[in-house]
Amino acid sequence: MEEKKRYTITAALPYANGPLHLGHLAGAYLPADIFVRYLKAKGNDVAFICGSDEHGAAITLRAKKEDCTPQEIVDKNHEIIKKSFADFGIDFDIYHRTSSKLHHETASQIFKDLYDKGSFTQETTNQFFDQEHQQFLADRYVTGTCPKCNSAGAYGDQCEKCGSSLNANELINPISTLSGKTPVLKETTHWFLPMNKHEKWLKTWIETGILDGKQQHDPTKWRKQVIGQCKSWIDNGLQPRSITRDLDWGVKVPVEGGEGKVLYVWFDAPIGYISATKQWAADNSKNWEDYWKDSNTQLIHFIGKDNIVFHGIIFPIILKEHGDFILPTNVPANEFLNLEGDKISTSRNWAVWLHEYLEDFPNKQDELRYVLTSIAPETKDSEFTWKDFQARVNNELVAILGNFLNRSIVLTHKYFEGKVPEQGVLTDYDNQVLQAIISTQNRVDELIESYRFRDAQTEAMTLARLGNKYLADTEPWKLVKTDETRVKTILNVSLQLCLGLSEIFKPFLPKTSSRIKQFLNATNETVLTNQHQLNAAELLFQKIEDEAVEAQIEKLKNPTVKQSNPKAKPMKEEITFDDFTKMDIRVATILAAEKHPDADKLLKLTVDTGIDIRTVVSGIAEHYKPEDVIGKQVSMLVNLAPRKIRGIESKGMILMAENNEGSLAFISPEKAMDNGGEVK
RNA sequence: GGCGAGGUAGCUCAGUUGGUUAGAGCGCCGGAUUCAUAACCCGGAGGUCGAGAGUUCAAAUCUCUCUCUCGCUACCA
Repeated sequence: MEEKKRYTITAALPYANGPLHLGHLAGAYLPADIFVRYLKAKGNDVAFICGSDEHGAAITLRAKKEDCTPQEIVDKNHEIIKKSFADFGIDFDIYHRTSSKLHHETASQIFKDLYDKGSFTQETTNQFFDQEHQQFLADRYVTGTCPKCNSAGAYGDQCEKCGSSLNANELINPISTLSGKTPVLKETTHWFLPMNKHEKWLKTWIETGILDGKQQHDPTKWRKQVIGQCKSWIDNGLQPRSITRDLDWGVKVPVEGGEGKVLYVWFDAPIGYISATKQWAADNSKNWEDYWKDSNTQLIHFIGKDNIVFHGIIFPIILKEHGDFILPTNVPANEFLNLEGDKISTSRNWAVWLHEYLEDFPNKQDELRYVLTSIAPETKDSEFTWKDFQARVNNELVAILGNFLNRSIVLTHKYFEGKVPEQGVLTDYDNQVLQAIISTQNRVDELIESYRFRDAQTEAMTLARLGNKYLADTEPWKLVKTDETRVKTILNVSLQLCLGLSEIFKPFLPKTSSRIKQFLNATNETVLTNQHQLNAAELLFQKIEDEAVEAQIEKLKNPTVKQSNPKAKPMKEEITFDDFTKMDIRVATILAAEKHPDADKLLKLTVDTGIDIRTVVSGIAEHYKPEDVIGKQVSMLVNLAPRKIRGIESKGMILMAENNEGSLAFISPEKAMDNGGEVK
């Protein structure tokens, strides 16, 4: 890559309803940062773009729960997230936010442009509105009496008794399942993106990289899972997707009839990349359009695998349909990072939070960067354990890289007062070592350009290994007694290698790289000259002690609040006794059981509730065989509205306890009870 | 059930278009060494590449079947 190019690099916008954890860093931000640092070092013109994604229903719900405004929620989290990035050296050119005025204007304008072009379809319907919750209800949140067969418990979209499909507004005595009250009918209009119209060019573009007859990118450079998942969606047929919502938190819909509606988050969030670029360009006297509308610019989205279809299908449709905009050259999506044998979970607090890591391991951000890159989930899910973290820091950063630096510099101080000794006559071995600096740099460059950051970093560490081997083979501490000239050459070569290492590790370990330069008293030199005075070296890395990792494991398993099961979900919102008494839970006996003919997870049960004998469909087939449950006494919610499940009407619900791993157990009375006995 | 991605040494993972005795790091065993944070360096053991069948002179690599794991999806009220 001799030619300088322009790049727009984005990293997935973090959702501002909580802080960042290890998985975020390993999945998107660290690889993006390494890539950007590499590109910038090569002199390319790069805009590294990110920001907080601050809209969506989840944030309004959290605000309700914490009794504050959505703005307060996102303000708080935006700052925490922004600080974590800064602390870990994720060096965005701008970290913007979607609640900004500029973003609202940008997203609004793009929506309007598309609207004016007729890119959307529009549908106005009467929908039920829950006045207590002040929100529109999806059809399945409304129940009532079927107008055709008069049976109770029909759903907004279908009566499962008589099988006729309905509109929610045909129901007699409609009830909101949210509040239990009667909703009112209100007219609402929504806009849809007819993705189905774009299937053809998308398929060609994904499979061949050809767009409008031109080779736009090389699909062999895309990761398998990205192409696989996009193709899977396209081949299954794309559906029109609603892109507006009846909500009051977000970007207002800027067209007639849009009052009280906002753009759906996944429409507005990726546009955040564009608005952030605009802000950055304005702040730095650049033209943002160079970064989004010039076909020579490479647009690259770093994301986690949960985001593949948005960046591989939906956002490209928006960009292409709008015109002008370029499409991504690549979407290097990572898989997921697991933690100590279990998937990372925010709600169960099974996570290592970045801001807490730095409290426990101050100034050790490069250590974490190193470990996360060496286990980066590039091709499959991978696993972070504290024991492995300790081993990699101690055996690689401390023992290989730190040790080599320290040996070279300490020996130079010891024998030559810290001045770079003359290179003298080079042996074949010396030349091989010097040559290895260049060849390693080249290999690392190639690997980074192929988005293989893990392998690239391994190559870099291999060069440090060579340094240790070189010293072990040449033994300057012995030779110093007999052949000082030779020792000079050896240490000169070692120090050149140190300088080379600081350069090669720069994208991966920016802080360490500059510390090495400081030890070497070097700034922009590519070679250390004779008699160049070095600074005193400190240890680059400290060992991680057993106690420190044990404390982390302990913290994970027994978090601040003493609870016997750290993986237990948090308590739900408080309810009243009246709420509880609405539920009619009874002892019942399973009389018969068979597998549901059309579903994997379902059993069709016949139960004696004491009141009647009825059919219940229950999702326990993966945990119990039919013959094992017959005769069991269980607890059952008997007054739950009936519902047809996979074609069989189910009346009531068997109560089950769930284990951490998701296995189920019945809630049975500890001695035989009469069927129909109340549970209270 | 449908779709996608995986199943390679004790552990974490590489193996690009099928081609000599299947690799790395850690761990383990042995050796060497002392400049260095008991660090480094050298050597060794360890794998019927998830199972079975097929294509081929040749398969971890291609095809089919089965099986297990992860993700999306339908159904889990």
